[in-house]
Amino acid sequence: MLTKRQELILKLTVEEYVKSAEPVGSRTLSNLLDFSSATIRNEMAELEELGYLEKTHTSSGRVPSDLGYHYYIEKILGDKNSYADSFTVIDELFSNKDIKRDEAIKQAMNLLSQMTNYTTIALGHSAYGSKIKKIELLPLYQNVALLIIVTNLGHVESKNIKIPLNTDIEDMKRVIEIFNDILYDCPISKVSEKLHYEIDQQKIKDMLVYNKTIIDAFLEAFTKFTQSDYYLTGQSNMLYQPEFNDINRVRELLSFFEKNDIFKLVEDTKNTGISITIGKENTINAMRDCTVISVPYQLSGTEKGTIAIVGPTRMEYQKVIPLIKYLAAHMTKMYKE
Amino acid sequence: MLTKRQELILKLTVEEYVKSAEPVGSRTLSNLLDFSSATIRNEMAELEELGYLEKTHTSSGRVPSDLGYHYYIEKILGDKNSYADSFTVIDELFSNKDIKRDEAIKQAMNLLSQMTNYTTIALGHSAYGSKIKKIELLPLYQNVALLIIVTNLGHVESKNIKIPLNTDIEDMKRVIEIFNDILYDCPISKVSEKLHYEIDQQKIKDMLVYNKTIIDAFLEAFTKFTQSDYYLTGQSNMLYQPEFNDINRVRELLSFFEKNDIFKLVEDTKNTGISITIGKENTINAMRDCTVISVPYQLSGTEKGTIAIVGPTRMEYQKVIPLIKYLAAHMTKMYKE
DNA sequence: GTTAGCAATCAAATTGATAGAGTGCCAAAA
DNA sequence: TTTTGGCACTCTATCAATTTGATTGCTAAC
Repeated sequence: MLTKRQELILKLTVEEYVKSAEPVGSRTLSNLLDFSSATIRNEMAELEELGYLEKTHTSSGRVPSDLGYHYYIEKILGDKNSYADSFTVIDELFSNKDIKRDEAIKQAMNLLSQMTNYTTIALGHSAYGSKIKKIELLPLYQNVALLIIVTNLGHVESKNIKIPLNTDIEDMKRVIEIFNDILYDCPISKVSEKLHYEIDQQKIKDMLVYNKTIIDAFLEAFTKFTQSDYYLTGQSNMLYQPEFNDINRVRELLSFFEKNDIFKLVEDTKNTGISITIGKENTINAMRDCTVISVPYQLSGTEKGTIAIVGPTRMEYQKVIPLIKYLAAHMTKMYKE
Repeated sequence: MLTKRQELILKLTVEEYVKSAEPVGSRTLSNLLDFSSATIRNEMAELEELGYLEKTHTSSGRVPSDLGYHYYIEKILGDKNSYADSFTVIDELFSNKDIKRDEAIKQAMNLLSQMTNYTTIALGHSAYGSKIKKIELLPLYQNVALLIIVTNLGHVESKNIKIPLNTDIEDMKRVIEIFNDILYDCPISKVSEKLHYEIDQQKIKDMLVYNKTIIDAFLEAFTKFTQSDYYLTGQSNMLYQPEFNDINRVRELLSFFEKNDIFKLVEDTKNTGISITIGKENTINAMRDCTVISVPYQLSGTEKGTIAIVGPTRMEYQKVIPLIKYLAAHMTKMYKE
């Protein structure tokens, strides 16, 4: 257990380091506190032994360790984390109901990225929780038709289908009719199951015999709905942090962002609450000096999405945590309405 | 006019520099040619006076100037530029007709980026040249409906519409019917014009009186079709070029990519053939050490798109130029079929 | 026209000296 | 028992001086 004074010193060390990006020495803190630098040195030595602080070399000031940041966030900030001023910019954004949900999420992420100067990620099965509203087949040219699927939340997916020669377009339309009958109001997550069940019934089985193409196209268009989707913004913000003065760090990090491995950052946190992964706790090596904060939000009755923010470990936690929580809460609220 | 030997020296200077990224000295070239370094020094001095070569400082080797690159590309590579081996990977990509045009373009750009290790851009009004195929209105919940517009090439755009209280949904559907009548087969580029003309006619005017919302939503969904769209890939490739060892260059360049100013790079070249902008010819400062090669392709009967590749001025022109031309040609061909 | 040779130039790497920020620890003060 | 002043020590960062090496331009000889 840390003494009050140790907590205070840890707190100030974190906050000074966040501000200056330079290791914090005993002298600096003694200017902020009514103790001599020697006293503070003793305390810092203790904090180092306990694993909350680190030195970059034998005669440098101290820097918070990953553990130190955790202590700072959980024990020192503690309840303040959930205290959220109303962020009027965010309120305004969500009060405009005219925009589609996907669009609103993108805008929210842009905002978050601007307000914090870090990189933000939104991920979620964008249409996973919605239900089939309508399926339609529209002939385009001689042997190509467009399959359109609409969900109750206004998602639209489409896919070009090549029509085999000698196919009667009316036959295909009949298949679509049947699909509509069967799948209307069916949750995206259940489509595959339902379809396989119905295929065993006679009515649809007959159709399938001479109309396999459409089933395939249908299932393929479907994968798009279930595909996890993500939105990443503010990548270049990170470049301006002094920890990325090293070109190789930048290369590593940006190459990581460009690969589609973003999911690895957050996927295991989907069902818990806010999750804060600091420094080397990230399994991705390029992220060893970064903190990832992710918060789930309700995307539909059954499914959650996640928003996350990526910054240097030396992050303004005090500002970021309430902000991202507030945002996630509003996104959940949006679903409920 | 350059002598044969001068051309040869310029050619080798460019090619060595492209390979090594280091200024090329007379000694290096004398190993490749049967002349002493002194002779080559004399020739290089001459080439420098003519503006084709530059020194980075008084006792450095030489580096091609922007003009030097142009001479290399236009006079020395010359016809070789248009000679294109068949690139089987590209052929394969385009032989799969099952994928949508937009998707094919994205894949082609990814491929180009991988093959060259530079950054690629595709831009074009993605639906500009197509025609209206169908307009549909689908009620989603109490006071929200989804407007769907489909074009003959399979583009789909949708927009949520908030329905004013006391609006009869049947009325709205009737408006959509009229829209379908009027706009069927109308090119996207003509929609606005046609709509304004028809609004003067009595039939539609009556409708509009009590149904302004839908017109607005309609026009807004339309802007999406006409909005220029772009696809950028391989940004991080550039980082591995030695000219971007300087972190500030990287910041400048990536911030530029993240802004939506990509159009500025290529917009004035839309109607000419291949365009190669080298170094300081680029009006964007962040691009002063980059070359942008852009090639138009036929997107529809009336409209052209552009694909472009961005790399360091020290670019493998010999490889890139035939490749991008081949690709643009195939994309045009795809439209014709 | 070509080349060998040489002085001059400049960047880049190496070295050495110095200042400065910080620590650890001990003995004295509170 | 806790706090503090003081001092030796450690390590980095910086700057100037020096060296090294690549390359040029020029000139005289081939």
